[in-house]
Amino acid sequence: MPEGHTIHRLAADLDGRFGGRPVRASSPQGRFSGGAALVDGRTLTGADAHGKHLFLGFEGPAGGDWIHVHLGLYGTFAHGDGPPPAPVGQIRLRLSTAEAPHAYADLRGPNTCELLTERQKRAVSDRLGPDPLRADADPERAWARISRSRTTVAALLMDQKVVAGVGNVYRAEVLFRHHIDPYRAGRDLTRAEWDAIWTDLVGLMREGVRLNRIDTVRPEHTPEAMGRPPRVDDHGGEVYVYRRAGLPCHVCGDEVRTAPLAARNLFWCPTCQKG
DNA sequence: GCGGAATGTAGAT
DNA sequence: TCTACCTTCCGCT
Repeated sequence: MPEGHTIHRLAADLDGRFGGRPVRASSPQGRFSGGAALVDGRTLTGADAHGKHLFLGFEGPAGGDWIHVHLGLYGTFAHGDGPPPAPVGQIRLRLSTAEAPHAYADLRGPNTCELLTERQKRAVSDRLGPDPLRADADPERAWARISRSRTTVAALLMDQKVVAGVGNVYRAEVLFRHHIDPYRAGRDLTRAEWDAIWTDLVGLMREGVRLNRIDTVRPEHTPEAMGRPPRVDDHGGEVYVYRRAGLPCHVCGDEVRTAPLAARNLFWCPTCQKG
């Protein structure tokens, strides 16, 4: 379930399990055998996340080497304590501890799993916009792009060069929370609107890391507060519009709409998100 | 068993 | 704007 919050959470979890320890690496499925062999037995120095990109650092000269992982649409990185179970399915990369206490992590279905140098890692980061989950993020860079763009704000929010880490759920939900029509051009956003969106993304995504799921519904609109039955979507959190096409809006009761935008299904409430 | 969908992106056209 | 790709799961036959 990979938007930026998943990756940052993963970086923290993997750092906790493997950071500072020698690690065994293999590719049971075989498609990353070469890369796994190169880091096998080396110490994992730390995990870093930028947007939806995960970097696992391994001890070595000149900044060491990095495994660069992008989960794509359906990649997963499952981890747990104890010795690794017998491999099931397509495991691109398996990490496990070399000694007790034992832990393991299995990567399946990633868009990207490759070995990079320090310089190459920086090149990946340099292509990304500010990440609301990073302390070094500069929202001014995003505003510079958005405020000059005729592209819709819904497409801009999905563009990782503009903002890194926002995906289809956060885009739909943050626009709903700010009553913004997703089809408005970036340059028609006001500075105040952008500042509010950014601040909200920082809060929502931090909460996403903490809870490991996306919750966006304000206290006054929760099922209890609104007297409606509790509902939790497959993605695990409570949301206003994401994947709720045809259902009544939690706030106004109008029907939530969907349409393809920027290669993904957009969801919005036509009444709450006008002009 | 098959088809489609899924929190994504790169590369071709 | 499109297509390909990575993998799993769910609903339909």
